[in-house]
Amino acid sequence: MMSGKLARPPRLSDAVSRQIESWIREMGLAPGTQLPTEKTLCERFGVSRAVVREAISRLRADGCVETRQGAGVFVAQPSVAAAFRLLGDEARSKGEIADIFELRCLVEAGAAELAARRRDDEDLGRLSAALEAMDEALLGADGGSENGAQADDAFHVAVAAATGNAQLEHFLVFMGRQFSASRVPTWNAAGLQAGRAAAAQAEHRRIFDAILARDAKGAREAAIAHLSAAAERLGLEPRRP
Amino acid sequence: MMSGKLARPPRLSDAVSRQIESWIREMGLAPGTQLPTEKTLCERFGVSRAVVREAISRLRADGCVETRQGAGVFVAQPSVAAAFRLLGDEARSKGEIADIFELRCLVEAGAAELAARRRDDEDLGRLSAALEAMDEALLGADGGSENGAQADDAFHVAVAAATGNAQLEHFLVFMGRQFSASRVPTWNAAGLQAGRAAAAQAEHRRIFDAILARDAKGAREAAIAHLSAAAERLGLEPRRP
DNA sequence: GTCGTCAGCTTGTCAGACAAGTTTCAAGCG
DNA sequence: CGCTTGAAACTTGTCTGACAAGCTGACGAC
Repeated sequence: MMSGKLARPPRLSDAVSRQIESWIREMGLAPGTQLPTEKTLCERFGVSRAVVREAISRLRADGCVETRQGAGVFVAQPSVAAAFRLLGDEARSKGEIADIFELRCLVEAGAAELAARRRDDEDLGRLSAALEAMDEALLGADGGSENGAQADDAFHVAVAAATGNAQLEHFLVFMGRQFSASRVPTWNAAGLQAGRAAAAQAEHRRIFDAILARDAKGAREAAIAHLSAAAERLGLEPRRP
Repeated sequence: MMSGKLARPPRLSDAVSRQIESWIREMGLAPGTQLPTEKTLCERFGVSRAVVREAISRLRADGCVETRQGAGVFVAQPSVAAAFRLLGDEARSKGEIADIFELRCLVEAGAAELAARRRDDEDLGRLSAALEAMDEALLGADGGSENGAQADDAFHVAVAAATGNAQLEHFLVFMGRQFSASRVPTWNAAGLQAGRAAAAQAEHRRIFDAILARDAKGAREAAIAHLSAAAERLGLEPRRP
């Protein structure tokens, strides 16, 4: 069968795309940031434009960047469509988004369960830090919209990290980002006043308590409850899992 | 802000890559099949080689095809690395594969649970058909390696389909394909003789019975048991979820 | 029959050019 | 002054032609 990998010739475009991707990742470039022009990249890497274009093409396929003719290359803001582009090709309907949310819910419930089993003190520190940040946003009344949403994000990431499974963490961070915009109406002024933020925080604390107590089943149920409520806040039909 | 999508100029390379992808998908081209040469594709689509190359570059990024300099473009056989390339960049270690497997296990357990809740008669038909096919492969003694592995795949797909969640199904089909090679040693002659196939089949039947009885919890547990056993057959450390 | 060689084909890369779209900025107008 | 308008510069999208690097298969020497 001879399936051993026998040193194929390296492709320049692969090296270039990896380099650019690590730029974006390591420098933490925000979505919308413009990257250097193709011409600049050609000079910087010492390759032809064809190679740079092929590298960018790959990044575009990955959903890392998007190009606008006449404007330039920009860091893409992850979208649900981009996330699942490789699993289908067309635009997303509302029902499909609900399906994607259910998938995410399923993974997050499992993650909470694993986190309860495997968390260590460092994980607890990150979790409680995120909780405190959300508490501050709750008390801070009006201005804390962004902080609250960010802390919300950080909490979910901390849960994923506590599983000790880097791939699971990657996947959840990735999926979570798709829904980051959906967290804003919970943490803006209107959400704070309407009690949506407080409700979300109560759900978070239930998850935290269960993870703290190493209560795997409780963590799962709390996560499901939280995400079901979140789905309702999003206006998605709550398909009970 | 004007975030409405305002009819961006279509890209030729996108159209070409979609067309080629649908060829592969609809015609069911087997991994290793050679695609037409770039020159041929240029003539067939009436575009320049740059466009065709960009389209192929995208397909390569998706893991649909692979190119070999001097030889041609070939339909790729899915690999674990390709599956998660979008979540990281380097080659996969054994530990990372274990993490990916755990993630898959988690989703599959949830899928079994949902399938038990939502399955209809048509779903049951597909499930039992796959089960019967595996039974045949078990009895057929030696020659049925491929058939058994295929039926195994079909069973998992049928479980995913029974959830009624197309996205979940897509995701599981996608993940399942990555591990398709891992099913062969269970269903080849050695696996049949060693009883690995029979063991897997027993695990499958447990899942089926639970789904038939609409026993969500039982289905979850059966799925976890099956995938834990599968992980062990793969030689991965069994991190009990 | 076996082995080496070589011509032909395919992909990888390069270079230059034009088309199409965007951004910028200054001139012109109310 | 504020606003529109239009040209110019810039950027990506596409085309063309060419050569390098690597593979394949056939042909001839042995």
